[in-house]
Order: sequence, then structure tokens, then C-alpha cells
Amino acid sequence: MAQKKKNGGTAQDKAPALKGVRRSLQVLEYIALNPGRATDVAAGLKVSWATLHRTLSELEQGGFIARDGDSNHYSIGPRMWFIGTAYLAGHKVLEAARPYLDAAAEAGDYTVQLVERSGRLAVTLYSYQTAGEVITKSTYGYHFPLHCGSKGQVLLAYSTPQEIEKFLSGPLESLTPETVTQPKALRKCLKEIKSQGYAQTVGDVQHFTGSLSAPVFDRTHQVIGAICFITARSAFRDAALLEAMLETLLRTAQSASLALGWRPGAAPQG
Amino acid sequence: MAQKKKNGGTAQDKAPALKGVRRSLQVLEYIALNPGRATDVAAGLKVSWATLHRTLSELEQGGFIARDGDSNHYSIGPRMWFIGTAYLAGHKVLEAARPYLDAAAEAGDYTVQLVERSGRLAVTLYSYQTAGEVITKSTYGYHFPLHCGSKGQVLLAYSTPQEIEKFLSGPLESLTPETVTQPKALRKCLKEIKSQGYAQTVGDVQHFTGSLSAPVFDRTHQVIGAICFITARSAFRDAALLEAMLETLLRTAQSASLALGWRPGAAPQG
DNA sequence: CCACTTTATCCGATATACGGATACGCTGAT
DNA sequence: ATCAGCGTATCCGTATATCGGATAAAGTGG
Repeated sequence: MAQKKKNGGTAQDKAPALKGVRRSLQVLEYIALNPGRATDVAAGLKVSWATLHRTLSELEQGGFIARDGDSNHYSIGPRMWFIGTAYLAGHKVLEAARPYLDAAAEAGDYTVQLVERSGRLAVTLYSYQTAGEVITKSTYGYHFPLHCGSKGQVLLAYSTPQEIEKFLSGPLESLTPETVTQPKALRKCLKEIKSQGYAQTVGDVQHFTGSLSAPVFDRTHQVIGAICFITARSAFRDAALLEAMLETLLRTAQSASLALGWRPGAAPQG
Repeated sequence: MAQKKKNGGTAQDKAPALKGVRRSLQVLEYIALNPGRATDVAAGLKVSWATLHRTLSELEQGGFIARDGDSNHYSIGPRMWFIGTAYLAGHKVLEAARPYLDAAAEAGDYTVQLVERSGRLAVTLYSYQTAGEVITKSTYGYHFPLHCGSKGQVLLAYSTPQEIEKFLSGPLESLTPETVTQPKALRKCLKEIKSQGYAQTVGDVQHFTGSLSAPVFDRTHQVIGAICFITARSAFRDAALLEAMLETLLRTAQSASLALGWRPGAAPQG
């Protein structure tokens, strides 16, 4: 099945043009995922040391990556943040969903997020965090694989069967002992999510938290994102509270979908 | 002192190595600032069309920029956001300031931001927005030149005289009729800011809002960021309210500085 | 329908980036 | 103190990937 040839995964290995550009961006992404020493990057990406060194130097002097003088550890630089944020300016889904997200956040004691799929990851676009809550690492910069947490699972559940299988055939890491990593179990889980219209997971991303997520549709009935409520684990034992959360979530997601041109009913080409 | 040899704006034009890489990142930044048609990018960056086309194609198929199928307008793609957010994960200043920012946001009806300088711009790292407020375009993706708004002015005020002059010698745009753009007036303004320890501007970024900002220091007494409170214009007519805001602001900024190793007193090498 | 702008592709010359080899600097162990 | 081992920096000839002018196609507007 899984051949060892050169299955990049992100379909990025087509025509060998603009090699340098491609490599430099690969390097950036690699560093974004695992910041560290130059050698490790070279090993991880399998590029010759000399080449990598040149690339890193160039990126560094441009401010796209930053190097810690002492340890020679590289990490993403400020300029990348600046460029990256431009993605949000004018992001349709975010703009449409924003008011509802804020309203939902005001209504209850949970963190509200808008997430989107990017490759094998669920990427957080917006996070409204209720201060004083115990949830820690859930803002930007912490993106999880699709099979971890309700947000990813929702995004995955509404993908095509082919995409689901493709994802499941990749590596499925474990973030906590409670993370579900068996393809079989995940398939079942996804089916259930799709039939009930939302996802719920507890402790599979962080021990002390759980989350509830619902899909956001556009006018073509495609899922273009998900809204996710995160809160402390204890809340998931309180049925009434959970019920209220779920209701708010579904209402919020529907409002966002409506704002994006979605209308209730079957898919257009049905 | 300041020799005129190779004074680039952003000091990015030194050795002509890895041309492609540099160009592609320039393109990315250009698109981040002004998304638009390919031709415009080519004109703006003065690269031959063929070259630019190749670059754009490469970037697009990697998901680093996105093209609107109808209008052929290019904009920053999701993958850049993903990479960019990695900048925040492990950002020292942000981590240190975060609790205080949240606390401040809870305390009053204003948006709380943490900003940092990047080139000629004040870049927002974190924004805690009180829902229901009228402030609109103040989240991520909207970064302003240093002379606009109190946040930028604070960052600028604590720069070295050389840097200030360098900045002032560049183009000084106007965001609203109230934006101060005369170098002379700005110089005076900056001096005042530095002596009083905070900045206040009203209506120079958006008509209906005003802001209050204070610097954040690290252990070497250098300014590494600023904290900014933004609120509706009307609040700036209420002296008592303003007083309270200022107090919270200064306390917050000081807490953040302390958390970063700053200690009261003169600069170390004084 | 035609003039014009914007986008896409070709192709040969040449400059440019590749990567093996080598040299430097640091850390920790013998 | 010496040496081994790792990580980092730089050199340089070669081959290759990139540049950009020109050309073709597609889209836009009068």
C-alpha cells in the first residue's frame, strides 16, 4: 500500500522548476512545524548541507526566520507573521462568521474558534478566548492533525470518501493517550459525525479539555470551515450545560453558513 | 557615519545570491500589502513578466498565494497563514504579556493589543477584542505605519534618533485627515511621548476611534513591543474614564515588562 | 469586429545555484 | 591539555536550472 517512493503528501512534487523557491518554502514550513538546529532541518528535508545553509542565511537576513544566537536554533521570523496575517484580511468566511463567533463567546464560558483545513491539519483562523479559563495552548500557532479534536474531525467527516481514505492512510499521531488513531474507529466516528451534524471529543488533544464542533457551509453546500467550542473537561459531565453549548454551537454555525450564502435544503446538484 | 553605499530600505539588497528565493518572498510581501493582478505586481516590483509569472505559478500551486479565478487577483494563501502563526508559538513577549493583556481586557470596555515593530509598520501580535464594540478593522491583517496611531508612535518614540530620522525620511501616508504627517510635528510628538511614557492619539487611524499605548521593556531596557488600548472616540472626552484607562495601561505594560526581566531604574549601561 | 491589455508558453545563452570537499569553532570526554 | 565529534561556515568547478525577449493565446472594451 504505502509505497516508500516520494509520496510527499501535499502534492508538491511535480515539475522541478524554481527549485530554490520551493525548497525555501519547504524549509519555512518545516521550521514552522519543528523549529530547531540547522542540521536537523537538513536531515528532515534531505537537502545537502551547503544548500540548506545558503537557504537559511538568505531567509534569516530577510527576517523570515530568526536564529537564536546562542543555541543556533531557528524559528519563524516576524516577517512571516506579517505576511501570514494578510491572509485574514478579507477572508470571506472569517468576516461572515465573526459577529456570530463573538456573540457565542459572550454567551458562555468557553473558547470559540473558527478553523479551516490546510493539508493534513486543522488551522485556527480566529480564536476568542474567555480570559481566566484554564485552557492554555489553544491560540494560534498550535494546529492539530485532522483526526485530533472535534474541529479536525468535523472537517474530515465532510470530506469526500477518497480524501478521508487518503488522510487515514497517512501517519496518525497521538497527542494524548485518548487520541483515536485506528482508521477503523475513526471511520465509524466520522460517519456518526456526519449523520448527527457535529462532533464532540474529550481529552484527545489535551488532557483537561474537550470540544464541540460544527461545520460551516457555503452556498454550494461544501464545508469551508468549522466552528469549535473548547472548554474544561468537567463541563462534559454536565448534561444540561452540554446541551446548551451544543445548541449555541449549531445556531452559530448555521448563522455563519447563512451569511455565506448557504440555504437549508439538499445540495444544489441533488 | 551613515554611508550611502548600499542603504536599502529594509537592508535586503546585499549579495546577489539565491535570487529566486528573495524574489519570491518579495512577491509574497508585495501581495500581502497590495493584493491584485499579476501585471501590477510585475510593475510594482519591476521584474520581467515571464519571471514573475513563473514565480506566481510556483507560489500558487504550493498554496502560498491564492488566485481568484474570475478576476485573476492574487492574495495570500492559507499556507502562509499557517507558517506565519508559528511565529506566535513560543513568542516570549507574547507569552509573558498574555495574562496581563487578558486581565486588562476584562477590566474595561476597550480592545487590548500587543504590537511589535516590523520594518516601517506596527504589527499586531495579539488582539483581545471586546465583543459588541464598534471598533471594526483592528484585528490581524491590518497593520499601520509607525506614525499612525499611538501604538506605532510609542514604538517609534523609543527608537534611536537615527532610526527615527530614517523613518521620517520615508513616505508618510495619511490614513485619515487627522493623521499627523509633518516630520516636524511628529518629532515634537515623539519627544513628548518619551518623556511622559505613553502615547495617545485620536482619529488618526480610523475616524471613530482613539487609542492609548505604552511601551514594553526587556531586561536591557530596550523597547520590544507596545501595549495598546483602543476604544471609541467618545471615551476620549471623558477625563475620568481616560484616567482609569491610562492607569490600567501603565500597570499592564509594567507587569509585562517585569515578567520579561525588566527592572525599574536606569538603563544598565547608564 | 478590431485594437488593446493581460496572461501563458517557448527556447537558447548564460549566469546561477548545487553539493562535494574542506576549514573553522565549539563542547565534552579521556 | 589533547583529542574526538559534532555542528557550522565557506570555497569552487561544473552542470543545470533560471532568465527574459519574443511569440502566442486568451480576455476586455470600444
